[in-house]
Amino acid sequence: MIKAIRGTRDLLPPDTALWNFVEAAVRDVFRAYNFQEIRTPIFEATELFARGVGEETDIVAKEMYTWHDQARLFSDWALELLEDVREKVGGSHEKTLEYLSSQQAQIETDKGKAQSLTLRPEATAGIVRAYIEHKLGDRGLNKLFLIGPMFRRERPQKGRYRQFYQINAEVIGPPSSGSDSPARDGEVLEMLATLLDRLGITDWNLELNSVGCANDRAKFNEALRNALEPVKDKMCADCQRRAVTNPLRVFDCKVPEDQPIIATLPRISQFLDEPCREHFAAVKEILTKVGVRFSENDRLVRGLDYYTRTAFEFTHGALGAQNAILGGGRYDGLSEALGGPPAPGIGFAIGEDRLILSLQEKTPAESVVRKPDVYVAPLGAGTNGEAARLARELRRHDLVVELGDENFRLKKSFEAATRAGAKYILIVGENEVNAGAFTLKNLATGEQISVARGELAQKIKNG
RNA sequence: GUGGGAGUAGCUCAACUGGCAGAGCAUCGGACUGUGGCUCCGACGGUUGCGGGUUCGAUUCCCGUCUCCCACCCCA
Repeated sequence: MIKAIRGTRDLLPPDTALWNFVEAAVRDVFRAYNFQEIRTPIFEATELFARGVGEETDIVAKEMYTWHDQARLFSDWALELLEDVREKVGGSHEKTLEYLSSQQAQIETDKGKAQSLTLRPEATAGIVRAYIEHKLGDRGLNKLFLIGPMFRRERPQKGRYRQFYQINAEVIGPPSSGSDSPARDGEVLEMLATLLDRLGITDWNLELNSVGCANDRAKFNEALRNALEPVKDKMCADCQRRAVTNPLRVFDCKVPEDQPIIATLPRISQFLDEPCREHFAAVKEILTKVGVRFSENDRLVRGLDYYTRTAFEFTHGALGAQNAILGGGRYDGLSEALGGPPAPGIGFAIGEDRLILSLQEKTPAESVVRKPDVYVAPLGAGTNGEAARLARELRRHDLVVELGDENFRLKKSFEAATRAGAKYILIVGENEVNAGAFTLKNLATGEQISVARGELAQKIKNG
């Protein structure tokens, strides 16, 4: 049997109804804040992510699905080559080696022409690429959202898949459009709080930090390395490794014995320059004013290199180790890193799979499925046509209609209607067709009446 | 990538120390030819994840492999 490959999965009814429910709510809320949809390709040039997300991040270093666009060409080459060698190996070896060298050189040349492509591991790089490519800065401030699959080659576990879905939103524009204003940070965070509340997810926690600008971070990293040097030998193996490779990550450590040491380390908050400090203070002031609760966490660090200043995470208890339901922040230098104009921005990514997980306790998928209003049951040879005509009329009145088959015995039609969760069953038998009035039965109350064709839709709608 | 747990019917799970692979639910048919949910009877459903080994005999023991779950790592 051919199965879905590791880390991917099928989303089936009725669960898909919950996904649609979430996405409808998202679109509704985003519209109120004047966000508009953007759809970018699912694969991009590898270089985009290398430069945008950062060569040294885990995502780029070991989690991307990357291939050469002409991989098939190469395998064809290899097969031909083997065949040729098989033929020629009968002659002198020197000639064979010579032949191999010339073919290898040809492959190297072709490989240079093949483009390295990558399935997108996140959305922001592609959106900023589109912003630069289409000069969206000329429109002023852009408020964009994107819903779609992302791909990372990690070991799957609860709430983590190799193909997973993100709901992204970005506010980006030239500095003159106010894209770097703390007002935008405040608006985005308030929108998220509104969205989660709207979905009925109340027990979320917003953790907020400022990671400063590039200069701040360089100074901070330096100070951190110096502070870790004398104490790192007393820390856990992971921290000893982090102290060298990525000192910021030491703050992620959960080992209890290390906490007293971590508590003494310098914090990014002490290294923010004046503009960054003011920006952060302004964001917090707005949140307080609009009544969005948050907790400051100067240990919050993000895994992508492009983040500057505001960084945040919404967590939820019911998700196990993957407790981050969404994360985001400001990325003021990203456009320039990709060769574009200055275009400060702030955005976030919601892990839709995890959002659904945390929703499922309170909102089962069945509760958002729209059940049929009526099951139309043809009865006896030659009634399928009349039943189809009635179903067509009722569907035009925006009713959800399930249609049976004339070969079903009436008992079977009733069972099918009950299983489908229909509210009514409409019997279309010889008696009804002759009379021009149809038997309509409420499956919950058992009430059964005869209704003329013209009044059916109204009767069903009014319950 | 590392460590631990688990894979038996569509679903939830049994099967003693190695001895004919089962039940409930679901599905289909009948009791009941135009009235569902309840009941009763019957049927369908399996290469026990896959591949090898030990054995007279393997769901059971051993090895390999795949997938899922949990944790690490990291992140959404």
